[in-house]
Amino acid sequence: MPELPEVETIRRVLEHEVPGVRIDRVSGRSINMRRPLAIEKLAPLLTGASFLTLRRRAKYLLFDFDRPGSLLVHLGMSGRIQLVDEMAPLADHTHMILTLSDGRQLRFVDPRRFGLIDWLAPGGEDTDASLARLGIEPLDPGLVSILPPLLHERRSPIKSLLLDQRVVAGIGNIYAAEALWRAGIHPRRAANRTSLARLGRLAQSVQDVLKEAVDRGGTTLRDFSKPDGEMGFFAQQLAVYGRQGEECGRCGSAIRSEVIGGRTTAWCPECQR
DNA sequence: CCAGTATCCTGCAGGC
DNA sequence: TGCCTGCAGGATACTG
Repeated sequence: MPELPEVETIRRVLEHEVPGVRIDRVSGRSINMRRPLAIEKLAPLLTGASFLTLRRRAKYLLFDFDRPGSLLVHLGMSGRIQLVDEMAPLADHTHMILTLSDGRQLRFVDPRRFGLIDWLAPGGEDTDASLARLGIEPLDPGLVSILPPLLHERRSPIKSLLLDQRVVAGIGNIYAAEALWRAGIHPRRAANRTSLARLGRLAQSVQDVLKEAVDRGGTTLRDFSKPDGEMGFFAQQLAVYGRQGEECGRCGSAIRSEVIGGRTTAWCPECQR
């Protein structure tokens, strides 16, 4: 269940593990995901390729090789990547397996199939339908100056805009709630009825909470030796997400929760206005 | 263009 | 035990 920090953690682990490793075999079964997964199309593109670098854009991973083009991966709600010995037992809903030259396999598992595995031709970062319309990267150093004026001309609940990938690309339901708590802004507040100063504090909170989570993922990364090779999950310190009914850590009020823009949203009625 | 809802899919927790 | 409902960390097509 990956948000940006989890995806970034996976990127860092894989960037440490796979460069120079060659793909000997591609297996799996073509299946409907967010886009149709076409193993027979991917196999000739990937077989024999060696990993070079790993990039992240929003919650997308891009694998680069010693040949033109990139592998584009999105984990959706339930996607996982495993880097395991080729003899390791196969998880349910393993859709694609890359057998590597070092005896391991890179496996893509996604029960709900909201994720995406596709090939990007050279230059595809700019033309791919999903990537091309992504908004600003939330960890971009310019976020605090760029985001407030963008939000300020919109009427939607501020929470919905944080989740809109065309505005800012990579914030998910957890960190949207956490950033709003830190900034003291009610998730249902209309963005255009929020001062630019407060929107600036919100942008700063977005960066703070994401950076802290990435750092925590980096900490987990040190003892990355779990036998099943699962990646991207680490204990999280959350103030409001999933804590409805519990006491706010700042003021002691009961955390509330309602559906906003189709997503369950938790907030402190005292601290957030 | 904008805002809000419906939808893809499986797994799991909780109520009865 | 099983059956049912609702909900899940995402993204986007569609409607008004």
